[in-house]
Amino acid sequence: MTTKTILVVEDDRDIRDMLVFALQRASYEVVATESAEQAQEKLGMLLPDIILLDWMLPGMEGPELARRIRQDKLTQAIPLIMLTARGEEADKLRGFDCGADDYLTKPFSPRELLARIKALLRRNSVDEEGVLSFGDISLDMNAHRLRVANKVVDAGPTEFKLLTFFIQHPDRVYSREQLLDLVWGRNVYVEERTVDVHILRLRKLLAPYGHDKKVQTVRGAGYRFSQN
Amino acid sequence: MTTKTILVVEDDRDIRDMLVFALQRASYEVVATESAEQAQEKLGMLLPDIILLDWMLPGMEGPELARRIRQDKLTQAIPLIMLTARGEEADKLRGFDCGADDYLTKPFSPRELLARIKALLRRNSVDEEGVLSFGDISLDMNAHRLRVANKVVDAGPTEFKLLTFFIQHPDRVYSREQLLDLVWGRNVYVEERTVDVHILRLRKLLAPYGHDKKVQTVRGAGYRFSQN
DNA sequence: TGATTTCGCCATAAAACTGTCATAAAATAT
DNA sequence: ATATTTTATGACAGTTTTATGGCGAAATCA
Repeated sequence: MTTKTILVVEDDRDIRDMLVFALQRASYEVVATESAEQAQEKLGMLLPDIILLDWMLPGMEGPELARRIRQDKLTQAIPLIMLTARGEEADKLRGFDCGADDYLTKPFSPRELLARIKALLRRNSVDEEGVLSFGDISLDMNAHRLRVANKVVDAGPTEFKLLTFFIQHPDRVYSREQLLDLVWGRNVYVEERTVDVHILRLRKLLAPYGHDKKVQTVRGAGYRFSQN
Repeated sequence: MTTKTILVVEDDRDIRDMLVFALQRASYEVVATESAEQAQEKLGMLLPDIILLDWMLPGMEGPELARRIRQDKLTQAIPLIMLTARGEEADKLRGFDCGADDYLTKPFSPRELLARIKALLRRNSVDEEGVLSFGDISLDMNAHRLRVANKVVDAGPTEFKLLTFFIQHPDRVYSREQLLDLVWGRNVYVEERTVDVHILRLRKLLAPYGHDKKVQTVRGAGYRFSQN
């Protein structure tokens, strides 16, 4: 495997240096920038595997840059971790809102940062041919078709999206609220319990192949998709 | 299978070299040219299996050359990938407009390029005699006649074009909007629902042979043509 | 020009999905 | 062991999305 590149966007010099140091020691290739503009410039030249983005930046703010990154076809799929000083739920939601994949509240330990990065890097994504797979489950995003063990499985739109999301974000619990935001889309008023129903439907689709056990319930927290 | 030949038309030497290198390593036969004129010359001598064409060229621009390639009976059917510097939707549309089959935005990885090429080569295309076939369905582009299981089937112009498109682009969902753009032609104002009607008509044509099931509805997304 | 086709669109029927509930189960707490 | 909280499920009724038959208009053919 080639070494992964991480783009850091952080205006505070101390924090930036700390990040660069920690990441390089973990043998990542690091590209550090101190403003959104500088970051965009770099993005025109290379496509990092992960982007670490400070919430508050001089000039263009982090969320705004995040949005732009998500709009550009090329950078759309790059995992993005937002760094923020405050740990308010509201901000956290807005963070996910503008496309962040994860969220770290300062101060954080390098240890935690590296863990999150690792998690995002092992995240599954669609390959060049538009296929997303997880074991013998494969989602053809172009044909918009789900196959399990090479057999076509009919999935409704919601189950398709839900499974797509889960496969792209395995090994992590998502609350019903988060799932509604991330899969259904924000500003959609749907009862939280509805998630349960779609989870059930998804499990039913996967059950014939024994994969229903991959959709796991985490009591009191939400659901998680994971091997096992 | 004989080795495939790829015609590259790119004026930037670095990129051209990169392309040639990547393609040759993937064991394609490569013919590199650096201008539209040179490319036309080559096309007079050989018929490549794929053409990679830079959007911006000195002298005649890429789109113009593409148009000419499409006008020439001999080269009409050759899959063409347009290479462009920036990924603006507007350009993309114009690209398809002038006959490009696919579209790659620089910078792109050789990996991605190869994936696209593979996809295009896999695609069904019209043979030397102007016949496009898929199983026992065959479309004679010259006589403009559809045959299924060796029987002539009367298809209206639109159904003929629609089926042609589908056979050339199988296993992929196209929205009604895309179908209107790609089959009816851009700048044609037609109600989206009209697509449904022609899909129905096409299915009726194929039904006697059981092929109507190949024209599949993907709820919420559009239609797909596929074996199965 | 008259006869035929083919088209695009509309109204209606038919499907496919969805979101909620009510109730049963399961997991935790007391 | 029993009460309480949380999740799983089956049923259902509302919505949204598609399928279809029919029709006048436009295009094409004779």
